[in-house]
Amino acid sequence: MSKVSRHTIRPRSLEAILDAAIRLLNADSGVTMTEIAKVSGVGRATLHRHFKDKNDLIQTLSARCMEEMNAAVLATDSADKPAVDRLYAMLKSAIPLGDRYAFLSFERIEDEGLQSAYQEQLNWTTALIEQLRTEKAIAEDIPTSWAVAQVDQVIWTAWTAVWNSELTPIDATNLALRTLLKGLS
Amino acid sequence: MSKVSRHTIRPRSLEAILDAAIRLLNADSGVTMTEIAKVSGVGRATLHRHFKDKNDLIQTLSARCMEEMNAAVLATDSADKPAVDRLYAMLKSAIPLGDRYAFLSFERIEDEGLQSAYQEQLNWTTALIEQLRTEKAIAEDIPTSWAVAQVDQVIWTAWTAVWNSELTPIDATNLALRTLLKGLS
DNA sequence: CAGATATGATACACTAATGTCTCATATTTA
DNA sequence: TAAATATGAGACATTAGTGTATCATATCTG
Repeated sequence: MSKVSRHTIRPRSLEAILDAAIRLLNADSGVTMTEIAKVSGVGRATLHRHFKDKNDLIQTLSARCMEEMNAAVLATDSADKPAVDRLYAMLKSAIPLGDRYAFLSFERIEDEGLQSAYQEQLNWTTALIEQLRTEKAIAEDIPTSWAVAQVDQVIWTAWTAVWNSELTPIDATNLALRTLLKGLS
Repeated sequence: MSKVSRHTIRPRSLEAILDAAIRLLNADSGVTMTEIAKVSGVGRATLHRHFKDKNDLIQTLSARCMEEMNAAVLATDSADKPAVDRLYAMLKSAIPLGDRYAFLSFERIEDEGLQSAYQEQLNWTTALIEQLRTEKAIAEDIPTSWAVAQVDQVIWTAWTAVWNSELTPIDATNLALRTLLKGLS
């Protein structure tokens, strides 16, 4: 959130805005500031007081979601566990958050800080893949970039299945783990 | 394309427009009609003469892409082949078309005709999954919807890898097949 | 070549959304 | 409670994009 105003935003306003924005953006990436203000129950002026423009709002939102995701994943992670356990724990944390970060897939990330936050997530996954590799859980001739992409995609697939009420979160998570491990073995 | 004008669009104009539109839409779903006209080298008036609005353009485009995809897949398909061969042939046809239909993932399909065209594709894939199942190529306890979703997603992943120059189209296709068959077995 | 017609350029009206400002009111904070 | 301050409502100017109409020019078609 850039400094557009000398005012300090009130926590409830901020939460209301980000909450509405995340829901609306997931439904339609072209949603307007006016619509976000209306749905969040906050004055349109307040929105413009604290966010330079929609891009600024999206950046704030993206940063929050990435932090949230990182926190959720790291909370259940420990480097000394077997890689398969770490992968499972990660899936269990990440899949339920799908509805909060789905919109990120559709947004172009320009901000430098966000770029590096995303890179960090990528590095984490890459390291996990390497650990899986040393533990012989994935085949030698599978490129790491392919494995990383599969992990990202399967999270999305699992979340979508949950969202469509085709699977429970638990079933989706188990299928995701199984599909990944077998698929990459 | 809806009838907005008594004029008949010239083939080169149409191709230029659809070509530009497909590229621009893949880069940014919020692209404007003005921008599409500029890039396609066609007068803005011509665009509005033949397409009621952006939605109309997108529908025309979507229909074309789906037909193109269907044609490409069906051209190499024959029902009497083993399911694994059919899957491989499909991947080989579909993955290179990624850059032409990527934008579809971001567009909301409202049109009835398009809905049913998409449903048809889904049905085709579902039937293929069922054939894979009877041939014991995929495990009994894998839900069909999960398998179908995996097929869709792996095409996307493969295309992305090609687009990022991480893999050749052939390598991506082989990895896609292998990841699918192992992952769902 | 000659008639028919699609096109590009331009002008115009219209709309939706943005961003700024002011001021009375509500909320926080000390 | 009283001062400080964030907010909502509304007015306003500005902009970007849309959609239509006109007309001279370019391009097809017979």
